[in-house]
Amino acid sequence: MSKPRPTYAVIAKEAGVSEATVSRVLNGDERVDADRVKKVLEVVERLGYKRNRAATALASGRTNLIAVVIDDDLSLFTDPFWATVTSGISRVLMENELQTLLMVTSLNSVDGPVAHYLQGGEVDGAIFLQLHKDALVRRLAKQGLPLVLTGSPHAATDFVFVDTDNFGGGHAATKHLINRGCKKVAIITGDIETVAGHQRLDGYHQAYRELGRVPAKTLTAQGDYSYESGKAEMARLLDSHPDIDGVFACNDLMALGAIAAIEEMGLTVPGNVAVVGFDDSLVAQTARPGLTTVRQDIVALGEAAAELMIAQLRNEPVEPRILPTELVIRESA
Amino acid sequence: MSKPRPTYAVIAKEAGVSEATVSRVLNGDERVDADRVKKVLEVVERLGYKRNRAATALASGRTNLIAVVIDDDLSLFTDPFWATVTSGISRVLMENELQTLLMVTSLNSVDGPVAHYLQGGEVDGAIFLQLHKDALVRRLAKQGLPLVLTGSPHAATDFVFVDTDNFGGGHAATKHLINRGCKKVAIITGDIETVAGHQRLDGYHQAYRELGRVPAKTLTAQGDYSYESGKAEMARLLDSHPDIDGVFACNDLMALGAIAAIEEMGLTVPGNVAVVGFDDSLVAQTARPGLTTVRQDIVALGEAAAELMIAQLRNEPVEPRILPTELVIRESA
DNA sequence: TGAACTTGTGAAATCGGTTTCACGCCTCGT
DNA sequence: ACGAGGCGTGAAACCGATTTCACAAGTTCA
Repeated sequence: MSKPRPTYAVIAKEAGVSEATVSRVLNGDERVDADRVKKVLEVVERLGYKRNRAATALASGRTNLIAVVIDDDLSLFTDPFWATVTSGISRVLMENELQTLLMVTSLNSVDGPVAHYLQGGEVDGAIFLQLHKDALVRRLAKQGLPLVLTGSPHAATDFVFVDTDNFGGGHAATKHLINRGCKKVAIITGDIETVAGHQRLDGYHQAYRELGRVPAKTLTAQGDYSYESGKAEMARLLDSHPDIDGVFACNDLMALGAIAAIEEMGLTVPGNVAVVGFDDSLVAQTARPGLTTVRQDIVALGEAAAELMIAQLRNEPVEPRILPTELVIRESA
Repeated sequence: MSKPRPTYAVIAKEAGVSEATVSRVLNGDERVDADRVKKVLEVVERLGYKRNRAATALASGRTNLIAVVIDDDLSLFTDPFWATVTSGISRVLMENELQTLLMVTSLNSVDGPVAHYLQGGEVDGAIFLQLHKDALVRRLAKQGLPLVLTGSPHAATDFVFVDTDNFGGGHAATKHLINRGCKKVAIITGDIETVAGHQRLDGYHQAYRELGRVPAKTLTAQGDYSYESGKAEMARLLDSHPDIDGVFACNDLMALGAIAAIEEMGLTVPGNVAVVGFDDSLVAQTARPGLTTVRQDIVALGEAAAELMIAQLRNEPVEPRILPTELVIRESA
């Protein structure tokens, strides 16, 4: 039923030129006679010709495929955050004639199938939605595979990455609490092993420092980004410091947990304790009271990642990109 | 730095056989001498050989790529639901040596770039995360491209699809409300243009019917799956029927909106009005009061979709798959 | 025992592009 | 006016697999 797709042979014959010329035209080679270019394009248009990806990849060595890799160990992809990032990536890549190869997988080994796959030249580049497994990333970088990481790398490296301004966000959140009159502001951190987690904590410290104060160590509780941990840590904080009047939870989920704990103790938000979250995720928008939180532009994060990838493919100079955050003020603080 | 990957030529020479034989071994052709098989495999192992995907695709016509297509018009991919489905798909495909090509795009035209792409034989199959654009799907099906749809198709067609048991879920939700003593159960539907939306409504009707009753038409409010619509519709319902004591909202977001409306009127949940949602999404789990809701196994949905795709590629017979739901009882009903 | 099949194998064609190379033609400098 | 250099072009090699086809060797059956 479906007629076979035309090939260069057909185009060439139809346009009265050689296949080499067709290739040149389609690849934007400058030095082809204008008339021939026109003729070829006309035929291409008329026949609805589309390049065969496999053949192109085989001959040129470029696949037009960009891998988007996410570590499945923590079932991270289920987190709307990464899905949103991915949608941003995908859109930009597609606009640039690149395809998004999604790899949701456990990266537990430098020699796993994914590692092999990426090393095998099956993709033109890879965007990592996380920075686990430094070893793998480093190895791929050494092999010259264009890489973009989302999230700041641990050490100072020359990896290309995009990230939200976690420090600035943490700072803004804390500053806001202080400005609205909070005297004793606690923080519930996420995983401070991650750079993002640590940067938010640093922002919190910085805000205090600007006041010429240093927050008590005991005002820092460590959660794990889950609702439950937010609730538990908040309860513990209030136990030891009943006079806490503000808390910065390093993500929205923990903020909601904190609010639950506060209210269960018979206190009100923001009356007794003001709460600020981070992310401005869906839950923040639907929670009651409305959650004041630090918004990061997640789609933009993905778009930036894709743009950095494209720049690398074009051999343009690239620099890491830090995206600004925005404080969204609702009822909780 | 990186040594070039070995090719058949190398393997063949090293193993003392022809390239054809190498191909046969690697493709599991039965009729090759056992010793030669062993020898080839040994060399392959030793050299860490990996097939070149582009070359394979070009020669065989199979790309090992499965497109996962999602309509971006409604920025659906941002909805954690689809991301979760996708992760299920990706994992299963990967286990079967297939790659996931993610296409987040607007499907507004049967002749758009995506359409061309899919028609061009660049992928071995496509999984649609939605059922917009029947025309495109139908066209692709006619061309013989293996297809799997998530969500039931509008009309009775012979498309292969996977879906949650929306009818059963709606029925269970309503039944639960009735069983706990609710006399007047309302429903806030989502988009009833979609099959899923309609099926949930049908389940609601069925539960009533089993009681020998028919719900008043005015007990059916139509929302659009948003928090706001849930809130607005609930307010309207209570306005006209102050004696409503139960409501089935067709997704969690609307359920939360409904709860907000109920509480704003000075009523309590579930004291005055019991509320059941649908999805068991993250917001349901973190909401207060805990939301009773119909859980669908979203990852399983994706896995089923991938399995159906794989079955088709193997020319095995396939039938649509309807996944069961489970009522998760929390505080709201 | 000989004709008629199997079976395992390698040489070579093929998939659909890209890229090198050599050639003819034209322009330019002297 | 003549050689050098540049430019546009097509023939052909090439990318790395798969697959067809022909052939030799081994089986089966009459």
